Parts: sequence; C-alpha cells; structure tokens
Amino acid sequence: MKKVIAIVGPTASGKTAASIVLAKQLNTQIVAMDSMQIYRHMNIGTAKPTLEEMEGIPHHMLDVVEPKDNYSVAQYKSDALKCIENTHKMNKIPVLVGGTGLYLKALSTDAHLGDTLGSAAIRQKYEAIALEQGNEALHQMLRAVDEPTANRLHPNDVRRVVRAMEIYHITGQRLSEREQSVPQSQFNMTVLGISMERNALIQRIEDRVNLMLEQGLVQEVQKLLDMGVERDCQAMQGIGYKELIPYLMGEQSLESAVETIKIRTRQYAKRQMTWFRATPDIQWVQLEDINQSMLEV
RNA sequence: GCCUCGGUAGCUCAGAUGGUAGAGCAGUAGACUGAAAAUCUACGUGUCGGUGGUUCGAUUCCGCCCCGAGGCA
Repeated sequence: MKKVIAIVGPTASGKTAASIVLAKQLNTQIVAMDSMQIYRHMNIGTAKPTLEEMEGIPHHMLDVVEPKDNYSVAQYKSDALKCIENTHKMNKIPVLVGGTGLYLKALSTDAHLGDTLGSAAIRQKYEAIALEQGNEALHQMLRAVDEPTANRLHPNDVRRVVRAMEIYHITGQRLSEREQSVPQSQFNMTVLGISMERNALIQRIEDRVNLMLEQGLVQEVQKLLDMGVERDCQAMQGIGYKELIPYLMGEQSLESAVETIKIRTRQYAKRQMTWFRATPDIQWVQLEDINQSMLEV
C-alpha cells in the first residue's frame, strides 16, 4: 500500500507550518484538506500559506475554484486523489494537511461518498416538504424507506434527512446499507494530530484573528463583495467573512464583528476536536514535539 | 442634598397581584457518508445588591444602607 502522511488538528494549532517542515524533510509535496482554502481570492481569512511560507514546497488543492462556485466533498475527493496519485508517481510520500475532518474521512475510508450526484430539483422537493409539512413529516418519510438512518438522524437535522431521501430517490439505495460496506483505506496512512491545551489554543486564535485584521481581512471581504460574490454563497459562510459583512453594510461595529469572529473560531475549533477525537488511529502530539514525531514517521 | 429609574445565571434581559425563578447569547459534551469554517442535538442552583421588619412563608411588600444611570437644586 502506498504511504500517506496527514497532519490534522483544530484551527490555529500550527498545522501549516508543521506540514512545511515535514514536507521539506521528506522532499515531497503537500495536499491541503481545507474546505475554504479551496477558494481563490480568499487568502487572509482562510490562513492560506503564502508563497513565501511555502518555501518552495508544491501545494495542491489550494485555489481550485472561484468563490461563487459550489464545491463538495465528492469533488474534493476526486481532485485530491489525483494529486496524491501524482505525488506517488514521483516516488514521494504526500503530506495531507488541514482541519476539514470530512475531507480526511473521504480520502481515507469512504468508497461510496461521491457516488451519487446531487440534484437540486430533488433536494428542493424534500426541503419544501420539511418547510410545508414540518421536519417530523419528512423524517417519517425517511423512516418509511430507511429506518436505521432515520433512527440515527434527528428530525431537525433537515439537511441530512434531505440528503438521505435524495440518495434513496435517485439510486433506490438506503444510506444505511452503503454505510455497512465501508472499505479500509487504500493507503497506508499515518495521521498526526496536533493537540494543544485549551487556553493556549484560545490565545493562538485571539492572536491569529488580530493578525488577519492587520493583514487586511476587511479589505479582502470588501473585494469579494465588489467581485459580486453573494453573501449567501458557500464561500461566504467561512468564518471571518460572513461576520464582517454586517460591518461593511453598516449594520454592526467592527469591534463587535471581530469579537464574533473570535467566538465563532473557538466554537469551530471545538467542533473540530469533537470530530478528530472520534476519528480512529490518530497519533496525538504536542505542537512542541511535532518535529520529533515527524522524524519517526 | 432631594427625586426618579435600575441592581436577577459569565453577558443582555424577562418574571412572579408573596409559596425560593427563566429566555437568548456565551460555555460544556456529542453527532456528522456530495453544503462540513456548514448543519444538527443535549445540558440552566443563581446568597434574585446588603441588612432589618411585616408574614406560616419575602427574591417579590415596607424601612435603612451600598452601587450604577438620569433629573432637580
């Protein structure tokens, strides 16, 4: 099996810098696993590494689509797999780095994820049912066709209930059945998780958000708006972007918008930790010890 | 100095014509199979500013005191 190394962890934990050190050591390339760094023109707010920071290490899966475009895990999986394959062809071990847990999961275990195309029309149909007849009604529909999945999902988790119905509608397959046949990873994957004491992480988030503002995050968001990026599109849901729009619209003070960014970033880091804690086979290391750990992989 | 309005959960506030109180936000834990920086779930004891009094019983009524905002001298 081909070898792959991944570095994960909550936002602001130092993944990017660590990955570049590792990639230099191994003389290899980096594949980003970040759902927002995917977008072009979104650099400061996504903490995308600059050319200078990359130190000559080739980076993939950065700047792959325009902010107004939609992107999905499935597309990510297909695109990133190609990057991994190309790196392997060069006889190098790719280094995956990023905080989007679902992307890691897509690359490591899930064969089905991505098989079934989404359909806006079908999706809207089920969303309308939830809206008009209630979340419970839609949940009941799912229960009728796929009870295990209905039991697993909360009726209010409309987004997932809709998707489960969508899959059933298009393929006639139950989500619960596909889940049973999750294959092992096609790679020999080593996953390093950066762990950090809570207060230290909070401080790093504080510093990072302040730095983003100094670097011109407000101007970056303004530029996106000037480009015609709608405030309700996917890219604008990124933390630091959606919170600054009310300020730019004159609806909120800069100070309180920035406070919201910090809070939302902390909450995001917490959710990431919940996800990664539940992910099997992660080798947790302190940021200070990561260079040592990387020598051992 | 006098008058008025406030002082209730970390924050913003609601409330009981007297039977020891509850929302939003924050926080904590969790979920997550084509939106994932998204989405969803669960969790609320705090001397109801302090102190006396009335009362079977006061955070709620009365007195005094402290703190904050405003008004009048």
